[in-house]
Amino acid sequence: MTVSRVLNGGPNVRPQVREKVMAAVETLQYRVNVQAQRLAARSSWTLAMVVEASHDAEPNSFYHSGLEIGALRACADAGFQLQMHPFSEQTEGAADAEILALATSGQADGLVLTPPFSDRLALLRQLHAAHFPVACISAGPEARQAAPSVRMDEAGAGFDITRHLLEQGHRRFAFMKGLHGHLAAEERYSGFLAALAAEGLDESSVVAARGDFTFRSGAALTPELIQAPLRPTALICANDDMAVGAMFAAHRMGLEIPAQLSVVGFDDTPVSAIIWPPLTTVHQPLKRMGARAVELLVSQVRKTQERGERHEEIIPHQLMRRDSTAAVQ
Amino acid sequence: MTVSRVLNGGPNVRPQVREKVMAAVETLQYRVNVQAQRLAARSSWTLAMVVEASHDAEPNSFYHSGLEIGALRACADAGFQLQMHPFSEQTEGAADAEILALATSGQADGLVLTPPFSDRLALLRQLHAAHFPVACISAGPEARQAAPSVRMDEAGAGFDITRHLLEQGHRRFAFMKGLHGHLAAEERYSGFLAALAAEGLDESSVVAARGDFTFRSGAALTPELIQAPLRPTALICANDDMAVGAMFAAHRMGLEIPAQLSVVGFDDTPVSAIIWPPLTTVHQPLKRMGARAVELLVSQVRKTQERGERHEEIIPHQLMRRDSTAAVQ
DNA sequence: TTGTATGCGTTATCAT
DNA sequence: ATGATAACGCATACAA
Repeated sequence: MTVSRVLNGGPNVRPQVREKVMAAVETLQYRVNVQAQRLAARSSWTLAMVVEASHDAEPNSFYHSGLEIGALRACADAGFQLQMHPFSEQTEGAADAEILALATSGQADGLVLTPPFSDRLALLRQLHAAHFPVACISAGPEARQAAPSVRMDEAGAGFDITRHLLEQGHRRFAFMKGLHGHLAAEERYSGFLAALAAEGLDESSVVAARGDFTFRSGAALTPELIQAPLRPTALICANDDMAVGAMFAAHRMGLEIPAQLSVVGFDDTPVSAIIWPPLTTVHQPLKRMGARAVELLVSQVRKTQERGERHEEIIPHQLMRRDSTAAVQ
Repeated sequence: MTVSRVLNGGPNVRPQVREKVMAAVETLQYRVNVQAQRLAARSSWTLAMVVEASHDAEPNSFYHSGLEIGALRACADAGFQLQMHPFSEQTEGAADAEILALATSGQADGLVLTPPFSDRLALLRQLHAAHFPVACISAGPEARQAAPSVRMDEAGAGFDITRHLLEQGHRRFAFMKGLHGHLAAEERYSGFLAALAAEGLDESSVVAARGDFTFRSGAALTPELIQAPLRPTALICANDDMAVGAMFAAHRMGLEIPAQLSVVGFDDTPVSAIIWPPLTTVHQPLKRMGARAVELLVSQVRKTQERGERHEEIIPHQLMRRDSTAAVQ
């Protein structure tokens, strides 16, 4: 018991005894057993981050590892461990049961949910009913009512980048959306429409298509968007990967960027600064989002009583003006 | 006890009783407590992957998440958990003590070491002395003697890509090395020299410089390499990021790639296929490397007696011929 | 200030 | 085939 007190910095230990204990610890190379600590404390000091392992092969390595790095740092600061849990979603909602099982298994004290799982209302309700701490990343409007969440202002980001294009004289737009069910990405489109509306424009100035966030889909959808009767002068893609695909396809079609077509994306992935021309985009602060989600979770875990209070946190985004956009000719 | 037998699929349980137990489990929503299992079993069923968190900011998200994804999959298959443990290395060897502490803490049953930690001989010795299971990723020649390891044939990769350039008529080379201490990357240079030697060439046909694996350093070093008295016609970079930086700098200098300069890299990162022109490089099978490392570890953990047997596994690499290389004019 | 008894939830071992 | 006992290693509650 005294050893426990010494090692945990407990009160009421004579300095003399403390020394002796520390000496013995050193001599015997004694190390506390984490498993026993956890059993006794009824706490695992572990958080789990739930991510989507996309059907085909690659998870979104940049997106997920940005969140993970931020989360890892925050966990280290708080004395927690982090486990990544990829779930692939074959049939709608099939992963929900597995995620719930993860929560009830006692392996983790809290869950960071990332898209698209951060929008599973049924799952959020079950976790809430189980009194299990949750923090959502980039959740949509409804899920934000149901659980603490961290996100950037997606609609604001859509608004800002559209303003940038409007200021350069663009009036006819193509918009490449992402997958259904990623509500955060959908809000980028709402912000886009809001900026248009503020300028007296509506969806009749827009030709839209839906991709799946991949380079491949960006390249595939670009010809039909660009050649639409509307003749858009600016193409807005719901993420950078699709924007890079779009630029690739545009090059292949012999289009000059930005002279003949302005292209923008969202996220500020590493490629966006490296390709030619460098892509105008919105920086998404992934590391801070991951870190804040963990901090929210840690505070929930620590003071069990205050669980369930709705906390909605918005991390500032930043417009990255680069060279893939120019004034309309 | 009977419940335990039922839930673990133990023998000697009457079907009737099994049914009753399962029914009760369902009714009571009973879940086994993982912490108690771990304490009793003296095993955490958890592996840790040790990665470098680079001094400045970004860890190498593509490299590490490739390994992580592979490792996660293998862990899931084996019923293990994975924890990522980033260590930043301010002073040489300072992280070693922390890594050793991680091993002796009982948090994990085994360690996957990634560069540069997979080359820390002193650390490997200590872990071996502690009888702690380890698997190294891309370890150098010495470390491979000290612990089970997984890697691609770095020297072979360097050889192959150099052959590709030699076949296109190149005879004067620039080589951009990576950081000291990353021995695997250093072997790429050895393979390069071996291919040269096979053609009767030596280091007098080479101008070399040392970068730090980043896009930035690739761009910074390129002018001095290209303008060297040797007038190289081909530039070999120890990884793709530097190669992309080199192409960026070459473009800025008005050089046509591949007409005036062939550029190659290593790794086959996502950018390499996306930039213009697509980069010739060597595909590094990160996911399989991560997965195999975990499998090695799991087999060590399971049969404790056979620990320490030297196992050296080489995963096949693949030359990706793309458009950044051409026959010398 | 220090130490003792007890419980955390499981499983190995040994009885029945 | 089933159950009782003990032990895993720590920390809480309480006694001294």
